[in-house]
Amino acid sequence: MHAEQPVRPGRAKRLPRAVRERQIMDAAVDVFSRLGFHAASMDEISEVAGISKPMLYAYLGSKEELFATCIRREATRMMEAIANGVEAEEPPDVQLWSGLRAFFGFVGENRASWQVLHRQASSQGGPFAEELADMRGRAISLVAALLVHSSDFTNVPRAGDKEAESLAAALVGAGESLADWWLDNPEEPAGVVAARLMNLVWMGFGDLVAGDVWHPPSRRPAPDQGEDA
Amino acid sequence: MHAEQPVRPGRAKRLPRAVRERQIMDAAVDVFSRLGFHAASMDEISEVAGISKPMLYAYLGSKEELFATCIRREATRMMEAIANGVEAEEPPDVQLWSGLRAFFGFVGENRASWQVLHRQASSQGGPFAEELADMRGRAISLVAALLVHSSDFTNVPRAGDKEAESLAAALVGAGESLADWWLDNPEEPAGVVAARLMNLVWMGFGDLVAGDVWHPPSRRPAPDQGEDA
DNA sequence: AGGTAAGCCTACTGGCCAGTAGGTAAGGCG
DNA sequence: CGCCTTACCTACTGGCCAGTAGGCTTACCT
Repeated sequence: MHAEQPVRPGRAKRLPRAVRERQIMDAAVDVFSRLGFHAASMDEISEVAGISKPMLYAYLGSKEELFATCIRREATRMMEAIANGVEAEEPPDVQLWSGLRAFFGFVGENRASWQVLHRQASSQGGPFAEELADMRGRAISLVAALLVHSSDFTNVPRAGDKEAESLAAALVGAGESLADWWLDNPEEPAGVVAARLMNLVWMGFGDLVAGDVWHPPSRRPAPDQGEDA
Repeated sequence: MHAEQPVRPGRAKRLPRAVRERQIMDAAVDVFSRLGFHAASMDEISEVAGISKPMLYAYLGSKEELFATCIRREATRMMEAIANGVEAEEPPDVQLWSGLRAFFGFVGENRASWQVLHRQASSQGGPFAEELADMRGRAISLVAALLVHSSDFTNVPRAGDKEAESLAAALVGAGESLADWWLDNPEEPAGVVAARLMNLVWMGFGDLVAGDVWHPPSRRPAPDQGEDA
């Protein structure tokens, strides 16, 4: 992102609507993530976006609509990033591992998005929470399905839906919390953090303190960016 | 015609300061938990508390001070509940188990407190987040210490501080998330939910899908309420 | 009883901010 | 070249709400 015209001439350069909308959304995500929904003002968003307030209203509607749109956009981006990262044909543990890597990779490269999604959206009572809870619910369902599927691999009586769902909720929460912790301790690469969570949820403390760790089946390194654990 | 007891006589009965302060705090926790910090208005809190707004300011100071005080009070209550529940002389797994039971027990009986602590406090940028993050940090440190201590039980090289801390963050997050899930699916008793998380973090999915579960060493039932898993 | 202080109130101010009215430039196209 | 559509602006309004000024009332104490 390189510099704009350094001065604010009072009038912004004329741009097609789609481009402006993108700029505005980027500014909105930035401001919302820093200040939270209520403390963020439309004036500040418009200033960061480099345009005037009426443009905001003309393009994105009310403050609530704007926020909801931000959530939807960032949530979609994240879900897509994870979906792209998951290796769906692999056994359950590898699926989980690849999903975790994708998740932490996304968070690491999109901190503002993560702030908006995790901190802000969940705490506002409006339609946002719904929007967000919905996506979070889909993530949980996905993990729950993975868990149920895992137990099908074995001869164990298959876990109840409630049981799987609650475990999935715990896992998703662990991921969220660990992502937050990571933002405060960013010195470690995404892969290390992801591996740690993988070990926790797959092996459990009981095995970990006994020295047993999980590791991915050794194969050729992943095709895209190679973070090592 | 002598006066009945109308609901709001316009003037509240005279009460000693300490009692009023308690009432106000209870009302504040209630309103903050339902509406969040910003959407809650001092007018509504004073109405719920059954007194007028200037009393709020006279006793508890500004809105921010009031909120911070709420957080501190509820956080302290929760930490005490957990500290009382933990069986400190037992082996690590039993300590964790008793802590989890105490935690879910508290959440189940203090939903408003939990809402204020978990949802509201963390999302406001002010001194609250600090207050709350501080307590959360202490909880994480506690768990981290427990983990480090666990590995001392074995001959495994002891886990690094960072490693233990991040795992503790994940565990705390899992607990928080599961507590939220539980609020939406309240039909199960606290003990069952706690046991599920215990199994997840101690055994791991790997063992669980293979049919191995953790269970508490069978001893006399716990002295207080006996929830069975 | 009378003093006094603690508890309580009604009714206002002032600032902040979402949202709008009404007008100006700039690219496109006949 | 003039017209129109689209992008863009300055400058206001109106409501909500934190916080306050100033006054009333009841319990307790001597």
